[in-house]
Amino acid sequence: MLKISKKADYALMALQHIATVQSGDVTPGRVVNTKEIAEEYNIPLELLAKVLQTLAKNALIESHNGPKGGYLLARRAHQITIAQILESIEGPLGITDCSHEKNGEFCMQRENCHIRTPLLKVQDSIAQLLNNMTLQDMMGGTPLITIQSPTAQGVER
Amino acid sequence: MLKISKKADYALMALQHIATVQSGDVTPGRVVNTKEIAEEYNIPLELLAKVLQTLAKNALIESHNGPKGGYLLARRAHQITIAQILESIEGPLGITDCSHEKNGEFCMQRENCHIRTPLLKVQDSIAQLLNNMTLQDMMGGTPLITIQSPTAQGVER
DNA sequence: ATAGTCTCCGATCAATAAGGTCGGATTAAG
DNA sequence: CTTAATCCGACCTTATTGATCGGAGACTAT
Repeated sequence: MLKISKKADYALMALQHIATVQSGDVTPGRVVNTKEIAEEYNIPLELLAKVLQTLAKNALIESHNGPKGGYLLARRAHQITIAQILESIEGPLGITDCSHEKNGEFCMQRENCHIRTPLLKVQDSIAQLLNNMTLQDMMGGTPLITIQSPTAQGVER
Repeated sequence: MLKISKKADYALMALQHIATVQSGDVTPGRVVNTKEIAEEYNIPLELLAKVLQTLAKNALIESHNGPKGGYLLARRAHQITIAQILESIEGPLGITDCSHEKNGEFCMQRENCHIRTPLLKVQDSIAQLLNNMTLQDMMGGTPLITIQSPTAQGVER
């Protein structure tokens, strides 16, 4: 439950990759093309292309056409939040159907619904969480402050 | 994005209703049948029945057969967490596909995936959130500490 | 200037999950 | 024993997601 889509997953991977190449590499500022990312992470090329296009449309990355073209970050990594990335791909955050109802348009249960308010609080907490984490926090040598119990480590093979 | 399913939504409404009837009513301890809930909240009867059956199977509520039968809470409201309810209906919490991979079964991107660890942290934070909120917190006269800006109120018609 | 990449965009298809339905078996109160 | 309720499992329909295809346009290296 509460799963994020594959597209959003791909978006995170791609942005993380672009950010890493752009900042720490031997060739800083170099553009990254779709194919490179697709091959690196085994993502279907065409699908990834669509994802990157969407991200470009939402001004998270900039595209450069032609040979030796590709994408690069529109802002610095610490200025791009996870929430912005996810919302670019999946639309606005909403725990329930009634999260962003337009005026006068209510769900069938609205009359007697007692769970709306507490659920909106949950949603808001999640939104805060995603807004406080940036692309920078996902980059290579910067592991996050772990919340998980220390004993739960060492799962990597 | 990150939407919870309608079934889970229905489960929350139903449990909130049962909890309210059971504690604060003129007839405390009375059982509540499916039809009563379905009509109160305009939920398709058959679908709600399935949801309640699932909840019963997961020992969140107890079922009583026969005429004058119905459901009642298996534990007290403050001992039932939102996480338990949601997981009963939608299965274990998992932000990504690779959240609960069985041994040796990895996703295509696993090799070079740099976003898994930070995403698991996000997931853990959400899990904490949902585990710290109980059914009691959703009940009638107990509005939650509001996080939303006070000016965003008065949306009710 | 031109050729060759590369991005861009729309339409389309398949697979999966969600939402919702149906019929009959089982149980217990009256 | 009859009735009304839960219970159980199979089924269908629709929406969403994941993935694919074909071509048009843009840009740069040569």
